[in-house]
Amino acid sequence: MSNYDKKQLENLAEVFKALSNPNRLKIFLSLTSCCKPGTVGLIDQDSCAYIGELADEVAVVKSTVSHHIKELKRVGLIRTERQGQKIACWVDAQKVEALHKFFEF
Amino acid sequence: MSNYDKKQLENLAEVFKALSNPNRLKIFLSLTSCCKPGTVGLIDQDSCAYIGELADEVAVVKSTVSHHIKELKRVGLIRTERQGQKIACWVDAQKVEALHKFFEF
DNA sequence: CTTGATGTTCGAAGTATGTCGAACAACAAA
DNA sequence: TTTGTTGTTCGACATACTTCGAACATCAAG
Repeated sequence: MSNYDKKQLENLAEVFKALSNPNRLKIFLSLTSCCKPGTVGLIDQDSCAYIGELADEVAVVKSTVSHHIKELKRVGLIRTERQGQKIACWVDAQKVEALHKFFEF
Repeated sequence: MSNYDKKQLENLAEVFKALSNPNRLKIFLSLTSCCKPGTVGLIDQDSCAYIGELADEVAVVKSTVSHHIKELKRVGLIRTERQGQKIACWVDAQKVEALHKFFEF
């Protein structure tokens, strides 16, 4: 759980920052709850959500959700793909697994 | 990894915020690297560090380290105890374990 | 091509954060 | 009690963040 170079450390800090905003954390949790193990990466109705859905769930305007999604994506916590008019979002299981390992004491 | 009430969610967000600053993360990692499993809670030379040591290691002034330590303590990531002139700091293994579980996917 | 639905970008406003140095407090040793 | 070490508190400043609404972009369906 230690021995990180400066770049790794800053990247890690950015991931935690992405999760440090309550609304962004809520978005992340919404996505984890709908992304079942085994379905990650395979986009279907059970493994992703859309911006509009998330905006309703988190109760902020869509422009704010869009901004948060962009940030979660930037740090690698989620992935997105356009599906017609909508943008599908799902969590990156590998990133979550990396965080899981990080907190192995 | 889902189903959290508002309070739990905000608490969690605060923990991530505490780890979202590179210097605070560095402090946290310094403490994890010197806190061996099994020694946590038992204060001895191998399981804690002091503010001054951390200030040298992280390369910020002691007042800033003091501030960061206060924040890490507030969210429950570390614990402290005065030992004479110095303040011993060590990570809270239970909190780390909780985070480990959080990222179980 | 027009319309409606969905998402993005931009600018603005208020708020929070990170850091420093100076002054203060707690403690040990002499 | 005085001195030196260690840590805390305070005030200040610059920077970053969060959020919104308006305007714009993308796409599907007529």
